[in-house]
Amino acid sequence: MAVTIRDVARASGVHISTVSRTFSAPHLVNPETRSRVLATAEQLGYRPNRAARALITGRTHNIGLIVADIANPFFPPLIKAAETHARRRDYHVFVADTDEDPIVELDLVQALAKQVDGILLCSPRMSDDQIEQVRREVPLVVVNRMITGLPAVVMDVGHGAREAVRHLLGLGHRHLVYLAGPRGSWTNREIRRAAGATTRAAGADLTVLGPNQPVEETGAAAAEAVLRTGATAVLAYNDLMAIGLLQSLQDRGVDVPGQVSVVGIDDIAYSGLVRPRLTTVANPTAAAGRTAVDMLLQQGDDGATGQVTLRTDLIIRNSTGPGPYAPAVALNAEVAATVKE
Amino acid sequence: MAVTIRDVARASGVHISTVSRTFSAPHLVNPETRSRVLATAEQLGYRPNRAARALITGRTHNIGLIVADIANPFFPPLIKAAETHARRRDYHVFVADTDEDPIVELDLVQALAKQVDGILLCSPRMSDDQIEQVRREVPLVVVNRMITGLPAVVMDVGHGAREAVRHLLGLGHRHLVYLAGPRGSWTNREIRRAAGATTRAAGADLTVLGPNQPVEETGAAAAEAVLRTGATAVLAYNDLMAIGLLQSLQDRGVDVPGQVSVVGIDDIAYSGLVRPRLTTVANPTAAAGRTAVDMLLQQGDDGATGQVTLRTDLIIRNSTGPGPYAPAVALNAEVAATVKE
DNA sequence: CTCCATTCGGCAAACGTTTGCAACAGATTA
DNA sequence: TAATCTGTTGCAAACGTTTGCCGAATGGAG
Repeated sequence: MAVTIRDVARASGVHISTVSRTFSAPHLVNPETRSRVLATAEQLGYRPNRAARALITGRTHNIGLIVADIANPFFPPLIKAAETHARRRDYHVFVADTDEDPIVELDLVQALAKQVDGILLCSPRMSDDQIEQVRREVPLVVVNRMITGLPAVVMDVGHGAREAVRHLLGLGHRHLVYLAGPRGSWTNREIRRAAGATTRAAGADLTVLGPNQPVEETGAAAAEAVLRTGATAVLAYNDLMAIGLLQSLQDRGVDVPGQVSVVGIDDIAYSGLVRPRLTTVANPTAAAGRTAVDMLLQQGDDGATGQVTLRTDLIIRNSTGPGPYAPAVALNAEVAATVKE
Repeated sequence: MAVTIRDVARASGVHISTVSRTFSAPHLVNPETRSRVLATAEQLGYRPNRAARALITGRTHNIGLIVADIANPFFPPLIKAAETHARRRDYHVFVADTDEDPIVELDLVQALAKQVDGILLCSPRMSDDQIEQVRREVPLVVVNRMITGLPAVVMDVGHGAREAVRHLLGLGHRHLVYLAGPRGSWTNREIRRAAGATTRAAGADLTVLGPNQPVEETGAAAAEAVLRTGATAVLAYNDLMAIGLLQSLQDRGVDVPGQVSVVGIDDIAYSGLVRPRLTTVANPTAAAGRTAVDMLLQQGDDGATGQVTLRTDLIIRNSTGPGPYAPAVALNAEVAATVKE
C-alpha cells in the first residue's frame, strides 16, 4: 500500500541498502546513482518510515512537550517557539496537557518516554522525587523549576518579583498581598520567597493568600479576601489572576490603581489590553522554549547539564500607583514613569 | 538497555508471543499465566515499544493536529480539548504550527503523514486542490472548512455573522464595515458572504476592508481606514482584530460604542476582559476539537464522511450600541439587552 | 478407553529500515 | 607486474513487536 524503500530499489535497479544510504548517508553513494534513486523516489512519492528507522537507530526524532494547561496563555508562545525550533531541526513535537495534575503528569511522561528522544517538562507539578525517578527513563529538560543535576531553563522570576515589590514600596505601599499560585509550583515558591524577603527588609508587611489555581476565576474570587487584609497593593502569581482580581475589584467600585495597586507576572498578550493596563513582570517564554529544545537535543551529544537562567523585566503600566505613604518626590517620579506608558 | 518483551518472557518463563498476547489480546492467555507475566512486566518496568508495534500493525496510535497559529487564542482551547480527548482513547497528539503559511502547511502534512493514523487540519490555508491531494496520503478531518466529500467539523460562522449584522442593523446602523481575515480562510469567505447578503437585504451598506492577517496589530492599524469609510459599526474577522481596533479607536478619542460599534468573532477568553467588553460570536472550539477527534478515529472503521456543523451564538456585551438611525423602540429594547450583561 | 473439541502456548515470518561486512572494480603506488 | 587503496554496491542480520498456524494438553461425552 504505502511505497517503501523496496519499491524504490526495484524501480531504480539497485539494492535497498543503496536507497537507504541515499537518504541517510548520501556521501557513500555515487552521485549518479544517487540522483537516479532520488528521482524515482520523488516520482513514486516515497517517504521514509520513521517508525522503522526509530526501531533500528533508537532515535525517534520526536520530542514530548508537557505543560500544565495549554489554555493558560502563558504556554502557547512557549509551545509555538519550541515546536517551530524543533521542526527546524527535523523533530516533531508531542504536546500534552496535565490539567495541573501531578498524577496525570507522571503517567504522561511514562507513556511518552518510549516514543520520544526526550521530554520538555514545563512548570511541572510533580515532586522532585518523582522527576528524579522518571529522568532515568527518558532525557528531560525542565522549564521553570530548579533541580540540582537536572538540565533546566528557568525565568528569573525571583528577580522580577523583587523588582515588582521594590516598585510598590517605592510608590509608598507598606502592606502588600501576595496572591499565591498552585501548590507544587517552583515559580510560586520563588516569588513568595523573593517577595517576602524584600518586604521584610523594608520593614513592610506581606500577607500571602493561597495556594490557588492559577486562573482568572480565583483571582476574581480573591478580591474580598484582599480587601479584608487592608493591603493597598497586590502581587499576583500570574497575569490571569491579576486580571481577574482587577476586574472583580472594579466591579466592587474599588479604584485601581487609586485605592489598590495590582501587579501581575508573565506579561501575556492581554495584560496590555485590559484597562487599566496591567503592570507586570515580562517572562521571555519564547526564548525559554527555544533554549529548552536546544538543551534537550544537545543532551545526547555530551552529558552537559546546564541550568540556564533567563532575565525577566518589570513592565510598568497603569495598574500601579501611589500608596498611602508615598513620598512627594518619589511620587512624582513614579507618576511620571507611569504616565509615560 | 531498554526492557523488551523478550526480557519479560525470559523472566517469566514463557514465549515472547505469550507476553505479546498478554498485552494485545489478554483473553487468549490463561488468567494465571497472564497475571504472572503482568507482575514481572510491572517489576521490570516494561513498556511496549510503540514504534515496533506500529511497524507491524500499521497503526501508530498517534494523530497530528495542525493549526495556523498556536499563539492565536482561538486555538489553545481546541488543542487542549482535542489532546485530552485523544489521550483518553490512547492516542498521542503531534501539534504543529504553520504560521499561516500554506506551503509550510503542505510540508507539515506530508512530513507527519507516515507517522500518524490521521491528521486534524484546523482552519487550513491550503487550496482545496492541495487538500484533495494530501487526503490520499493520510486520513484527514478538517475544521472550519467545507470541502465536498471530506469529513469536516465547521462552526456555523455564517449564522453567527448574520446574527451579528442583524443586531447592528436593529440598533440603527446603516453603514457597516467588515474587517476581513486572511486570504485562503473558508471562515473568512463565509462571514463575508453572510454579512454581505444580510446587509444588502436590509438595504444597508457594507464596506469590506482586507484581507488582513488575523492579529491584533492589523485591527489596530485598520482604525484609520475604518473611520474614513464613515461607517458606524464594524464586524471583525475575529476577536483579536476587534480588540486591536477597539483599543486603537479609543486611543484616537473615538467612543465605543458611542460613535462606533464593534463586534468580534470567536469569544476568546479575553473578549470579556477588555473594556468595553466585546460583543462577539461565540464559537464552540472545545466541542469542535473533541468532535474532530472522534470523526478521525471512527474514519478507520467505516468510510463514513460526515460534515458536522456546530452552532454559534451571538453574545451581546458592551461594545455595541445604538446607531444613527436607531428607532426609539428598538433602541430601548437593545439598550436593555446590552445593559443586562 | 477412545474420540473430539477446546484452550493454551510455541514457532517463525513479517513490518521497513539501518549498518557492519564483504566483494568487486578501477586507480595508484612501489 | 603485483600489491594496495579507494569508492561503490550488495548481502544479511538486527531492531521489538504481532499474528497465522500448529501441536500439546486437558476434559467431557460416548
